[in-house]
Amino acid sequence: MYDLRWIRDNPDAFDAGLGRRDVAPQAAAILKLDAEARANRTALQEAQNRRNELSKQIGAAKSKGGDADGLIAEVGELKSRVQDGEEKERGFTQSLRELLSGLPNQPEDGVPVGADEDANQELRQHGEAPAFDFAPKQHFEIGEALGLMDFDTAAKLSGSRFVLLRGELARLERALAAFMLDVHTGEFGYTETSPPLLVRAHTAFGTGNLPKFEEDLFKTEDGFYLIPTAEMVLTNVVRENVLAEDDLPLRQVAYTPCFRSEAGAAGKDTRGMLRQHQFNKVELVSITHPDESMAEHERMTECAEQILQRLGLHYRVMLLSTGDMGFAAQKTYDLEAWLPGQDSYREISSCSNCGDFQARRMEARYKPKQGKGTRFVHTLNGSGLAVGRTLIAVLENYQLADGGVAVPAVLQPYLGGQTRIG
RNA sequence: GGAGGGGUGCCGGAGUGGUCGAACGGGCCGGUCUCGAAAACCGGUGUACCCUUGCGGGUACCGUGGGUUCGAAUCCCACCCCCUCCGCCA
Repeated sequence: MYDLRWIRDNPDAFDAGLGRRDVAPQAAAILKLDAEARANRTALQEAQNRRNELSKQIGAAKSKGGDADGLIAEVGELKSRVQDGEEKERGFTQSLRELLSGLPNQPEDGVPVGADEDANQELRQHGEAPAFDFAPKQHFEIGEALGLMDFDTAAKLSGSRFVLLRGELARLERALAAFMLDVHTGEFGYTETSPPLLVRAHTAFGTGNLPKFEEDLFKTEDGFYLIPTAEMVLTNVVRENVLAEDDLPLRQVAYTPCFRSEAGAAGKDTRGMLRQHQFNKVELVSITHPDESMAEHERMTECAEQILQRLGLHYRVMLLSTGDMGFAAQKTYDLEAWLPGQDSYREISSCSNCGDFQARRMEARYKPKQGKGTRFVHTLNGSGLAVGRTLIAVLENYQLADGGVAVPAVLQPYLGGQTRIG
């Protein structure tokens, strides 16, 4: 959501930012509507002002037992003008809201311009791809051979794009989540949260998933949406709040299932558990002072990287191009883990700074210690990490020649000291 | 599912047709006092928008949207949400 006044003062910058995201210029249409709305508002307020004055006079005259018929007649004429102006005002407000709420956030300076992921920039790599003296398998080959990853049974229950994990793999997933939560809460200052997974429409609007991306969400018959990520709930925690400046930054982490309809993803990543309707994720969300969000973005990304590093996984950090960024983001880093079975890097975390974009939609503000009024907070979210995909990465990177899988050292305490699976 | 209660400012909570942007209390900010702090006391403390070069003026907002009225936090209608009790239930 945008600040109209900012668009008024910077129409060219506004359109240029949208242009970098391949959105047609909007400033002229918005400002035309805005000018009409303000003209109407001014006229309406004058009429209201006159009405209020006359009403006071009527009250005064009547309390003295005098005659107010003349005044009542005059105010009667104003009435239709006021009602007409109010109706137009509602129309303008709604039109502007619809127009503005459908536009993506402005990309930060330095974000590469491009149509899709091919324009993403690799910033750095960490670690090295493991060497194998055999042909590394893909995660589903490993899991199915162990009898611990069952797509057929999941399909019997729920159809395609679901998986059922058993035994040591189910436990490995739980171990990964517990490890991630322990690091983020114990070392990085995030507060563990166990949130609702079903939310109402206004919550989905706040993060920018509605109104434009409804088809990506699952919706219940009573009008609830299933969260596609804990970002949606953790961010909306501050919806319509006015926080004290000392409350910032507010750092939360949650381990939750995520539900995605994967509309439009037909034929993409159909094998294995890379792209599912339901997956588990540890999500980080920070609510910050506007001046701190860029530094927090680096910090959050580092927190996510720490998990990969301690798991001994090789990865690279990508700066997403304008065409690959989410609707609400102004800058996004993706962490891509190396998957030897796939012989490619795959996204395992995505860390975004949304600036005040979501805060405006949610009306989430803080009260500065100095000065008057309130300011919008900044919001950031990042996976720390996608647990299902981390499981994939562990399987493919730690696979053994005999079909088993070694357990990374940091996870062994979570598995009763076990050093291998299978 | 049945019955009832309620949504007011940063928070709690009054307010049933005009002088209510809204009592009172808490919090917060400033001051007095103090070596310093606490306590006490004094003062201050809404948001958004419009017009204006400025000084300043004005409008809206008491869950949301309509309506009645010269005038609505207050009356009417619809909707949303929350809570309590009973029932059901992990």
